[in-house]
Amino acid sequence: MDQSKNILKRNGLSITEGRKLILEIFLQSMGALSHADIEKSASVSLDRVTIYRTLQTFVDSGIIHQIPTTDNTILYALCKDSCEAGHHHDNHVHFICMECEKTICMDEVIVPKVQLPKGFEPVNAAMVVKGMCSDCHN
Amino acid sequence: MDQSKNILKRNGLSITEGRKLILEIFLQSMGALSHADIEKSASVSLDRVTIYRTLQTFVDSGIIHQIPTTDNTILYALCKDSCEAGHHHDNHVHFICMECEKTICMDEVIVPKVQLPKGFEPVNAAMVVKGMCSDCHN
DNA sequence: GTAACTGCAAAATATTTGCATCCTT
DNA sequence: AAGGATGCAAATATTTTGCAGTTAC
Repeated sequence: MDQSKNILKRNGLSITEGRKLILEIFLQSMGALSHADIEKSASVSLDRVTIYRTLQTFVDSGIIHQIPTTDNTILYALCKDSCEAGHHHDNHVHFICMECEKTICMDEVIVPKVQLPKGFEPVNAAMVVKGMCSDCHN
Repeated sequence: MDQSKNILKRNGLSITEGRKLILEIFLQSMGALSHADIEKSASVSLDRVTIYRTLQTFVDSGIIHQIPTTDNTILYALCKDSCEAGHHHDNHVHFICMECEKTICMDEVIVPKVQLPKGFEPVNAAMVVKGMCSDCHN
């Protein structure tokens, strides 16, 4: 029943309180979070440094992926099961609501392929759409 | 002949040495630049704070646009002529080369529209493709 | 028991703000 | 002359690093 524990185990990481806590936050939030968001959400006090290191570990392991932003922060979101260490499949669209500022992973909307100029070899693509989310748009 | 001066004038900004210099750097580089890149490229010494403020001014005026990244920096690139203050048309794809680390604006590759779930209203979309650029890919 | 993880302190970076001075119009 | 832009100093905020103590396996 301990989902966070399973994820850690599956990815070969040792199971610690901090990691479980951060994973829980992701599992519950269902959206993208910044370092600051996690620091705020943590019920128990979590050292800022531990958060930095844990996020990096999770990215390296393929548990979470980074979402590009234009505001000097990095957002992180849970990968789908298909992600593996060093080989992310985060090829879905991210949506940032301009009203409530939430970032949502649209797992079901995949990033379309584009035709690049000759000589350019794509490896992966990220797409971020800004607008009004379904909660704010009425 | 003074292209940077024209751009400033067209956007209703006063013409100062710092602004002209930063614009020249963009015009010559033909790619996306970070705050740090500009600080390095500047022949004359430019105050770090002036660079921050100038970049912000240029974004607000629609002279440059921001490119989302996953590394705690913001990249800036010149907008095409069609950009206006407060209403960017930076709807083209950006390409980051994983080899040489350069970011290239693909003005001719426009971001495709995607079908969003019900209730989501898109305003603009950004797309960043990572891979090998034509120079590094041989 | 050993290797890995954490927390604290401190260093290094990056960004923002206030204010006096200088430049553009 | 007036408003805006710049540079400097300083205040904040963010990220990284080193190390000693603790925890997971």
